[in-house]
Amino acid sequence: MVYSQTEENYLKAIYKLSKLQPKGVSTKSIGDVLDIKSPTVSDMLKKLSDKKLIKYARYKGVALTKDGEIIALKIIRKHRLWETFLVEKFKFKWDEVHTIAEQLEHINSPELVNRLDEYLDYPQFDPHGDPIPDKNGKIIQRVEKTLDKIASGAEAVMVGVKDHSPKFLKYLESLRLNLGQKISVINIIDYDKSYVIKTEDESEKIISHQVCKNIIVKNEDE
Amino acid sequence: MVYSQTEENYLKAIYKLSKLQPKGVSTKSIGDVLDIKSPTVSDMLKKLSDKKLIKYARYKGVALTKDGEIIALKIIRKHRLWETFLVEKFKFKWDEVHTIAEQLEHINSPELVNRLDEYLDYPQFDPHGDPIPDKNGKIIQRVEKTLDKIASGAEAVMVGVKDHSPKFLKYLESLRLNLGQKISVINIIDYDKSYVIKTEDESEKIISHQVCKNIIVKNEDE
DNA sequence: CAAAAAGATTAGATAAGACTAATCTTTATT
DNA sequence: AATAAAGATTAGTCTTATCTAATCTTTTTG
Repeated sequence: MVYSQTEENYLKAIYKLSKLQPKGVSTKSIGDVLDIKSPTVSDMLKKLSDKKLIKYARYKGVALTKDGEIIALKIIRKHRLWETFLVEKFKFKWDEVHTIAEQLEHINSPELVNRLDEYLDYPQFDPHGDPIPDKNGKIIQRVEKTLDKIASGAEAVMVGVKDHSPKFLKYLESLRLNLGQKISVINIIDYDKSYVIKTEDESEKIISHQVCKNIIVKNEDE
Repeated sequence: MVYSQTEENYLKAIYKLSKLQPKGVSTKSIGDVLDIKSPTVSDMLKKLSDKKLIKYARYKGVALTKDGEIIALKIIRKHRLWETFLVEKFKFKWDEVHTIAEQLEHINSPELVNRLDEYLDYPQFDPHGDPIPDKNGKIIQRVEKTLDKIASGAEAVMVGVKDHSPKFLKYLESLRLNLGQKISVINIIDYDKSYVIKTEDESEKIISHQVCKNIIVKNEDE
């Protein structure tokens, strides 16, 4: 079965929101992320429900069915593979690839996805550190620990970002904060929870609590 | 300005048809190639005319304006670059790339096209031998001489195909007739204008007049 | 050159996906 | 718990791109 780009975008949005709203995704939140008014969302939910892609009851939150999730994961797989491609092969910066991948993710050709995956040597993470679902829709589920959970004196490795906006990504770039970077927390400023950190190049930086909350880290040994 | 995929497809179709119908492209022929009924085409022609992309007068044929031609050439450029990419980098066969490129040609990102062009080292021809418009919309105009115009005893080099159908391309593949191949015309059968040809591997083959008309050739020295 | 055929257009309808305004449900607040 | 606020849905409208049926123009043909 082939679905419209619009339908695919709804399924992707519901998939992502369901991780934040496990009890059921609200109509409003879908409208917010897709920038669509809620009556339009209501209509579409009925349509997706008729197609058995979501479980939907009026005034209750929605959730993907197995079929819906399979489609959502295919779109996310394509998005992340294309982002990886654009950065690795075409030398785009990590803040430039999202909008292009938003288009490329809707290209419908299973064989193209296979070749893309092969060409990139089956990557597991995209340029923002997000896990790429495999051919069977299997996706690595990470506990998303963020830098603001790391205590003063401790160390962690940056493995992802929660905010994908070009503004945030460019700011990290300017701080030379990249994925894989080891970060030592030197001090946490009591007044506003700003972090004084040291990176591998030995330079000290101060970043706001807001920034810390958008940097995903893991312990060095994991 | 951004145009819908539908509008882009009409402009591309009109561009190609205008090479065959230089006095003006008919509504019917547009409908035929896009598989759309003529009333729909009529409506769209009015719309494209309002946007100054075509010159249109009721019951007369249409032609692209300069603006319309620029857009058509951009789409054709993207289509042919993507086809080249798919064959050269992803190892698709030449009969497999058309439908995928029909989707990829609508991806809207000028920078992506530049990087693609660069990644392929600025190719001038696609896998079917069709010329690729450059960044400025400049396209090599070939005199399309076909094999059926070559006399018995003469030689020519295969540089393109007129029929892009998978069926035809697969047939050529099975005959090991590829672009760049030198073809010697051994004999032309009087009865039905079939061609007895010899290729570089010294094998003799018989191909129908119909096939000859769809093989574009040039003289060896050109 | 008149009639028939082919082609083009107009008129009216439909589906997808969006909107606003109004109403109904659920949740939050005093 | 009653009421206000937030959220969801329904009803009705719009645009884009498509269709069929009917009509109008142009071209071809006997």
